[in-house]
Amino acid sequence: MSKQATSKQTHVSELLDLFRRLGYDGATLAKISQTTGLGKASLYHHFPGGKDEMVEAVLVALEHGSEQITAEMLQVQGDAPARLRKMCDRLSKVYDNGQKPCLLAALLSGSAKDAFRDRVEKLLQLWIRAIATVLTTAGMDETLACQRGEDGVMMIQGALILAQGLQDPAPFQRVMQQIPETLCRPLQ
Amino acid sequence: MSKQATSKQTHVSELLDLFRRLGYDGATLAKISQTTGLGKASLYHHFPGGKDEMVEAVLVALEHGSEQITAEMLQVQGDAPARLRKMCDRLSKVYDNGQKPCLLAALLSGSAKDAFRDRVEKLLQLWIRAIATVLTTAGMDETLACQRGEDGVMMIQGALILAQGLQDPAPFQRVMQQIPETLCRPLQ
DNA sequence: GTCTATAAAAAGATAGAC
DNA sequence: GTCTATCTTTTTATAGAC
Repeated sequence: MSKQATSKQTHVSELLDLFRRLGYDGATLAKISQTTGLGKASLYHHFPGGKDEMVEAVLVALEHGSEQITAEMLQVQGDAPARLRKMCDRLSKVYDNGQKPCLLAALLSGSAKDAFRDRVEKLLQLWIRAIATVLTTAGMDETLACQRGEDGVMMIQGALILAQGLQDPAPFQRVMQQIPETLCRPLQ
Repeated sequence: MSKQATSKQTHVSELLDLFRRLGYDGATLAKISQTTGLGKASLYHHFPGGKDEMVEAVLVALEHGSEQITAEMLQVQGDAPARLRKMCDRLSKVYDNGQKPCLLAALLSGSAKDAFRDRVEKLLQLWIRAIATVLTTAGMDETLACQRGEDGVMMIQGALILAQGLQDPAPFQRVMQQIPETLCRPLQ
């Protein structure tokens, strides 16, 4: 991989961190410049479309990462709980054990809401379907599996809100522990 | 109640709606002026402290509303599921059946994060304790009841994120239906 | 590819008349 | 209590040198 590509990756990673913490409106060019170490003009060189293009780049990276994790989950040897544990392990890293918020939730607020709504929706559906697939593969009823897919995403998002709001990652960590068996429980 | 007080209430209600949808940074004075029908100067007459004081006023209203709903839940005749159903009924209205986001979640993002962190934390804990109290009163173990309090808040917050992200209130409505019995289930 | 300098627009805030 | 007008600061964006 070229040097430019890796430094671009670094910048996208820094942008992800800013946007997930501050949201679209809170992540000003001044803060972005400070975080990346690039001047404003340099930022526009890399992202001619401004902040919108920066968010796009972050979303592309997020889509790639999500597809990787969901694919990996479906390839894991073992039963459904084992697969979901794999997912939770990966996501715990993504969210730094509950210390970092979710970009998708951050993008649902603010003036950028409408611009990225479709991308956010697609990503949420990707995760719901992935969980549902794990469960139907294990023999669960299709309808219930879809609900459990929603439940899984819901619990993760809610746990992140709780961890941010309480300034305590413990509830997130507990929920991530319980998710595999909770989602696999036969009757609701 | 005086005329000024009711119009103030109306403005606070409009402010709540703006801040929960757009967050602190997205709710600009221009939009606030447009929504309330008040000029910027008039806004500063009512809220000399600017946006911060507006959010404060909204939080005060939210604290009052939360104490009312939680108190009402504890006074309801019936078992724990009945009490939690009462809570869910009230909250479904607050969130317009999943069509409106939560102010607390909105305030966790953006440049205002730190200014209101303590208020948000206190409100989340109020809800967690209220649910836990319902469950311990019904004989549930203290530790489990506290976890279930967290679970309840988590499910509601997650369901709201999901409803906003999927642009579909159905998951929220389903989750609100299931919360009473889910939280009361003896062994997790 | 990065910078300094600068411009243009938007946002926050205030003065003072009515 | 509300307005118009004005001001300051911040934010976004670009031009052009290196």
